[in-house]
Amino acid sequence: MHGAGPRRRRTPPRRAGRRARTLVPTMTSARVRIPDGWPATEEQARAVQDELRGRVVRDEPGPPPGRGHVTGVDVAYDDERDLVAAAAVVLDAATLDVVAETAAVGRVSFPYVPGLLAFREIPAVLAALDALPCGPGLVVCDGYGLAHPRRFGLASHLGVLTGLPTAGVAKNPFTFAHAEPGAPRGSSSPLLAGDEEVGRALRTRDGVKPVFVSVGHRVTLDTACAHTLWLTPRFRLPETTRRADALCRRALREAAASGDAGA
DNA sequence: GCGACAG
DNA sequence: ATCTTGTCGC
Repeated sequence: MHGAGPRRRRTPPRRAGRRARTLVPTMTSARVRIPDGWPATEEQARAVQDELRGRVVRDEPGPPPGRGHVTGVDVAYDDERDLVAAAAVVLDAATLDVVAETAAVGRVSFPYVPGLLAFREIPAVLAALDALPCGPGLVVCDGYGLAHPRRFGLASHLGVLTGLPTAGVAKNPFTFAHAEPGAPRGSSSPLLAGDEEVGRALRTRDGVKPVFVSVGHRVTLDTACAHTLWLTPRFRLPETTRRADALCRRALREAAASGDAGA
């Protein structure tokens, strides 16, 4: 479950007339472990994608936005020192307050290759998710799911490996085509691979560059977009992504500063 | 063959 | 992703 890192959990004193609430979210840390049989070559990696693609579930609507938990995951790198840090931040979907967060540090397991991002990010993300003290609910990834050359991006892959509902929210359109969505927040246009809709360009702030949403596992595109809008009351990127990004960067800095190779 | 290409 | 200072704006 959790690794050798520090573990802290605090609960504030219960006060009469006020609902008990965790004021200081749980913070755990973990070590990245590269799964047995993790592909070593691009050819092997593509074969894994082709094999796992059929296990994606796309006929479930997914959890409704605004209730339960929503979790953001993200990864940061220091290729010079062969360091990787992943973060998982669980939010209360109703308030967007942080409920729990974990960081995992380790060694880089795969180079960045367009179309094979999952093999670089997933070992670290799995370690972070495993260390969470609570259920993550929908997991929002920084990248794509269905919108992928072989229709099996990071979010799809993570969903299949964990069984959790997942969605991808990317900052760039990758190789896909899209029309410019209308200017108001909430406007969207299809993200197209030929004539196939693989995702949606979704405007989360008036007049600001859209984000690119695609389905991962056990959610529909409509549900994924509804969550994305719910998670962007103020900024272009979902709060889940923003929180996870900040945490994995901090974890990476601290690991580099302490010379912690994480393995 | 060449360029583009989530993070 | 990451390299990087100041700067404009809420």
